[in-house]
Amino acid sequence: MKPSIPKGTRDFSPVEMNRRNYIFDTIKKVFQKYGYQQIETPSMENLETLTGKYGDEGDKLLFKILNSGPVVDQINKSETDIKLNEISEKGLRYDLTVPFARYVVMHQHEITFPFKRYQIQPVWRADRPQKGRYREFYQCDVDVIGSDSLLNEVELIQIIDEVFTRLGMEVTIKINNRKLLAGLCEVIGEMDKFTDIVTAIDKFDKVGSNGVKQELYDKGINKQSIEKVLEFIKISKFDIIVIKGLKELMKDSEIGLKGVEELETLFIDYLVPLKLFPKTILDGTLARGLNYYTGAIIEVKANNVSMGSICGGGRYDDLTGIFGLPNVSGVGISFGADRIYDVLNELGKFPDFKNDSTQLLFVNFGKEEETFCLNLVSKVRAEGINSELYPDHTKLKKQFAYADDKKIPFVAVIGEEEMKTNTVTLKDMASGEQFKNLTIDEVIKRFK
RNA sequence: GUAGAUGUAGCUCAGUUGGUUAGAGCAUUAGAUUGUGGUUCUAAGGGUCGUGGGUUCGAGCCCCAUCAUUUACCCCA
Repeated sequence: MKPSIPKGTRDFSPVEMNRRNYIFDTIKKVFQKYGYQQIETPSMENLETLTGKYGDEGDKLLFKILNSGPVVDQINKSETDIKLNEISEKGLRYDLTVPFARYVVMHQHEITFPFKRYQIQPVWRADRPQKGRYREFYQCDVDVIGSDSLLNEVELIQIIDEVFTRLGMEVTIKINNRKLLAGLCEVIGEMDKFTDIVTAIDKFDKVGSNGVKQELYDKGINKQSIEKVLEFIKISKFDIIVIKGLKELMKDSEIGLKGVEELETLFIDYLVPLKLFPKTILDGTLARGLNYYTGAIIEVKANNVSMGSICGGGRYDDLTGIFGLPNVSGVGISFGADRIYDVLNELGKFPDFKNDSTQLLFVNFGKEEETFCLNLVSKVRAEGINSELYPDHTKLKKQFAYADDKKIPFVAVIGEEEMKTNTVTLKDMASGEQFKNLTIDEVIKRFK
């Protein structure tokens, strides 16, 4: 048979793993610097934990896991209606936030709040793969749960800024607030069409104001309301001075005013003094699909590349409430490691990784030399030098080619002559230089 | 779920209005060099042209179906 892997999944070869680890390590270091602690949760969750948290589209994209047992065995023969929960009661996690909320509720008695955690694990979505979209991909989540303070939002933005600075990427950070969007819907008296309106507004960057107009019209929004929505879009993009205008627009909506107030505090009190303002912009058209966001929403896009968002998140006031722990607010963001990889790759921004695998290869001449070398390899390894002995006694040409291919910088040649004198001939692969009559200790010294 | 594009060697791709035995580069293996890689030279292996059907004297090329991959929409990291 021809081997293959499922659609939207990938193998990662050594070169790719070097690069991926560079991204993970960078992100991890920053997370730890701000005091976040790592957790992991299982790949699969109970289906009831996952369903209903991501909107209708999200539910469709859940990977479900078939039960094992007699019911499933019978499916082939049976023609009766089978209920989903009889054949599947587990699913692969769709993101890391919902499992985290579940974790917090289950472990509430051992957690000290506010709890700052990070989590780097794969998630799965039964989506159609395309550019920057995979069915299995890694998210790097940081969340603070159990604190309402806007300082948490600020900290997340600082983390975003630091991560992408370290990775050498130019990005645009956009902020909005769900309360503002809720306020808008309240003001125009279309609260029940919240999702429709918000998804229409979200498309502004793509389709422009005429496109938004059309979509709102198609959804049955009246003309007057549409004008108000467009006015909102106009004043809520790009500039901080519009706060006044937003207040005026939201004056009849308590939740809307709360949203404006939060954004005002965030920008005026924190982001501007921290010089994070022009980097971070207010964008009233930012919506984000996930259902559970209630306050700030954040999205990061890479500049100069066509790629969806590479980082996103927001505040969720009642995600733990679903699992029985109300009144615990959390805020968090998620870095999309695979998309960051694609962007860095496209821009050629990966640094050269110096080879930290094998430093020294012992050539294998034959039975006697093998045994002789085995001791030397152990000795070298005991000194913390990564080294290996070529496993077969093939032609030297092949062994040197192996070293070359694997970018091993030094080769130790120990044949009859060297065994007699108990010395090593060391070849520097980069220069081609050879050093004869070295003792093994002298060889070790060269690596220190 | 909707729409388009593409399937030829391990990889990237040529292949003329349909015409004999389907090519190149890279990669692989072997040799030039029996204790020496990266450069160079020589040679070799590797293909039911995605699959099935049709048109034709003749199909990698045209038609239909099907599968796979991929891009866009929707939604998202």
